[in-house]
Amino acid sequence: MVSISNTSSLYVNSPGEKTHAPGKTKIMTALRSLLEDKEFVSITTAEIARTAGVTEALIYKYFHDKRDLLHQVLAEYLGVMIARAETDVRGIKGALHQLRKLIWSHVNMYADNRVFARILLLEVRNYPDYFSSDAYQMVKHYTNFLLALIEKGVEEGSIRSDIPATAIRQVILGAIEHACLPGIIFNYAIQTDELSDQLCESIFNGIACPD
Amino acid sequence: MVSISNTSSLYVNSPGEKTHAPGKTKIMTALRSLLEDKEFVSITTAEIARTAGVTEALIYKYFHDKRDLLHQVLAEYLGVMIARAETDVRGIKGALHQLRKLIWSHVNMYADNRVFARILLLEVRNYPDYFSSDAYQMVKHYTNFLLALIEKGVEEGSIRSDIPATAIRQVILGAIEHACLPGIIFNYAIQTDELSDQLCESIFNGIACPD
Amino acid sequence: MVSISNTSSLYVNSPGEKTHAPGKTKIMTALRSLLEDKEFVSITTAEIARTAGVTEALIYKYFHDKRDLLHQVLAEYLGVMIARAETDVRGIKGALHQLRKLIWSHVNMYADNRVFARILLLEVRNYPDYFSSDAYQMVKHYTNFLLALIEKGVEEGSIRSDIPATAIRQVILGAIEHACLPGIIFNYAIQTDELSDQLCESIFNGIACPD
Amino acid sequence: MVSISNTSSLYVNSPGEKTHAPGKTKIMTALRSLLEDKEFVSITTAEIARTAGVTEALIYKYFHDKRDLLHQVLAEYLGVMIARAETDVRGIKGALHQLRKLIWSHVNMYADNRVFARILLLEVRNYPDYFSSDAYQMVKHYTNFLLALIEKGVEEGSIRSDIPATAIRQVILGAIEHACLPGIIFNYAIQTDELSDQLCESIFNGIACPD
DNA sequence: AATGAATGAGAATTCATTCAT
DNA sequence: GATGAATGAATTCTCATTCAT
Repeated sequence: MVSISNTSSLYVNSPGEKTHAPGKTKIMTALRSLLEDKEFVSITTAEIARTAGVTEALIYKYFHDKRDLLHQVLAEYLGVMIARAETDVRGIKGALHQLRKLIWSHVNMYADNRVFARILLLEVRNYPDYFSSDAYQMVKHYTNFLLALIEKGVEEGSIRSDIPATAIRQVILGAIEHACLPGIIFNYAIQTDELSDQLCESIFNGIACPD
Repeated sequence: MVSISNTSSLYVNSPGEKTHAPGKTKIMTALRSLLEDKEFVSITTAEIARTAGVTEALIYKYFHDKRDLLHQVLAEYLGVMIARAETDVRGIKGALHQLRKLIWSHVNMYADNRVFARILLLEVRNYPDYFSSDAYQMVKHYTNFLLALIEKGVEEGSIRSDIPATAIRQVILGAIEHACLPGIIFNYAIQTDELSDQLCESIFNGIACPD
Repeated sequence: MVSISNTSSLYVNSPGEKTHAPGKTKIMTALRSLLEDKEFVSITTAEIARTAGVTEALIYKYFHDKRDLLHQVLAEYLGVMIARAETDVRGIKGALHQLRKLIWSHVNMYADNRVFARILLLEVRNYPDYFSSDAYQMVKHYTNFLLALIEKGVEEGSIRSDIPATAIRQVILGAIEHACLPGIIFNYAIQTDELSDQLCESIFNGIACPD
Repeated sequence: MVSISNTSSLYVNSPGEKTHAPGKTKIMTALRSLLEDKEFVSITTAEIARTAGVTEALIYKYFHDKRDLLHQVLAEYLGVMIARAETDVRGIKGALHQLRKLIWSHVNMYADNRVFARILLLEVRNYPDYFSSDAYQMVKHYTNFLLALIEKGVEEGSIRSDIPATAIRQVILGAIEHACLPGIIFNYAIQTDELSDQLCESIFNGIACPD
């Protein structure tokens, strides 16, 4: 269980990524750290700068505005998430088993990275410029990856073909969200193994072909 | 299914009672209406006043501050909720059946009044002065009512006596919250009947005495 | 030592005055009472009304504005002061002895009525509309009375004629003020007898004719 | 007689020291200048900013709030006062002669710097956060310096040892205040030499040992 | 004689953002 | 690569005052 804390840099988790300028890193780390305790709107740029040990102006060297900073922090998490997801399903036979692993991996990501989950599920959605951000592109990349898995399952004959693959994807993502959200909001611990098992049971019940 | 929309006045102000101080009503209605679309923190007093068609200063004639306004809006909803709850369980025999009805009534209240649910579950909790508000007193009144029902069930022998009644109450309220929250946050429709059935099934499983 | 407290009505001291409407009296009494503890600028009309047990609007029935209220409260005190002064010097022989009594009376008025002293010495002077108020007319009446006394002394030959009577008046008033002010500001007790003796000694030294 | 007018910069900012942050200086100068004519409470931040030729927001970059600005202005004056006091007593033989000089220096400071005197004697005392300000620390530093002088006098045998040194200090400071206050409030000129002579005469009468 | 309802102007303070260096 | 100085627009809240009833 490798978490992305605000103290560890993310490079550990995303070795392929280019190293940021130290100032930029400090700023992103500062925001991550602040997001542990309060919501984005009530974090000020002054606070971020102070926490990072840089000046406010530097934020605007590296980020277009405060929300862009949030999006880049999110993107970093998403990079990790995608890399893990793609690794996690390798060496597993059968689309349904891969799907199970992916769901586990997704839940686990939320369980280990509250800040990430909160950004993705709560902070970012209401504001339209999110949908033109890089982060949003990465989310699309991820969901495409999930979609491809589902389609492979359909081809294989392990997933029902009478429901559109995109609808199945919707169910899966909705279910994960639904299950993790209260824990994220009220700071419960999320029991990855247990929760993802339950999820798979109820999801697979509806989408899998009986063998 | 009688909802408390922002256009209909709340029962509290309904005919029979002297509906004086139109300004106060307009302000509360305005806030309810704005809460449909955005969260409390990002609603400004200027916006509330504009929507209500009054001046900002008037807000402070009737409410101690912006959060007091929120609390009074919440209190109005709670008044309705409590009145309904107390009516709804009447004429029902057996604590467990009453409890089932109360759960239904609670879920139904959330289903019909998103704004209410959002205030109660998301807006109000983090701010300490909520806990000294009238609204909080009403919540306590409501949860006491629920507790009494549980205790009656214990006396009757229909609810287990080996779990403290207060713990049972906690489970019930937690379960309702857990089940309704995603719908409230993401604006899904909440299917009252279906959802409350599921809730009762899993809750009663744990708390009811086998007959 | 008869003080004008905020509880006793002033009529006791100024029997000839017409009785105010009860609301008006309540308002003036309220302001007097509030002035015991805080300065005029930081007393709000809402506070005055609340203390008086009337509505804010009523203030504007009886007073042109907040400062007018202050001026009328001051005028009431001045009425008492003038009445006393005129009484106090009666039955005393010799202008210099009358003057001594008047100084005593003046100091005594400050000693017993902090609120009065504060209004007169600290609150009203900076604001120009004071100088067109009735209160200011009363002050002029009082200082004319003092001037007349001095002139009588000059005529009598007990007060020097080589200094203009108005200059002498200036010295007397300045000295009283000078002596009482610290007590008024820092809430020392003012020892009327002792203080007025000292004042007379130093003043008379300069203005009296040697006999 | 070097006065600290609002046009001359204070020593603190004088050549030699790096006079950076012109905005901060402009704001402090602006407040000093406004305090010549009106009291602190009736000076608005907007007015200060306008006078300084900066925006209101800048005030809050350099000062915690409006009162902190006042305290920093006061502290600047106190810096000068302390420096002068410590210089002024040097080269003087005998604690009593030093004390006489210190009293003169103190009165002179008030005489030359009305604004300073007004802040110290009238504006800051009522507000509790003054007592946790740097300015208050400097006042304590100054009064400790005075106390040390008195104690030296006691040791020397030139000041009575049967009155506690702190009580003597109280008398001295009270007397200075008492003597200067009317002039400060009503804008009389303070005659430093004459006034400090009088003060010393009456004070020394009570505290000095007959030789 | 008194009130309830409402207001306009302005108060201090906050915050994301810009720009010359 | 980073900063110090400065800002404009907004935010919550206050207060003396008015007016129809």
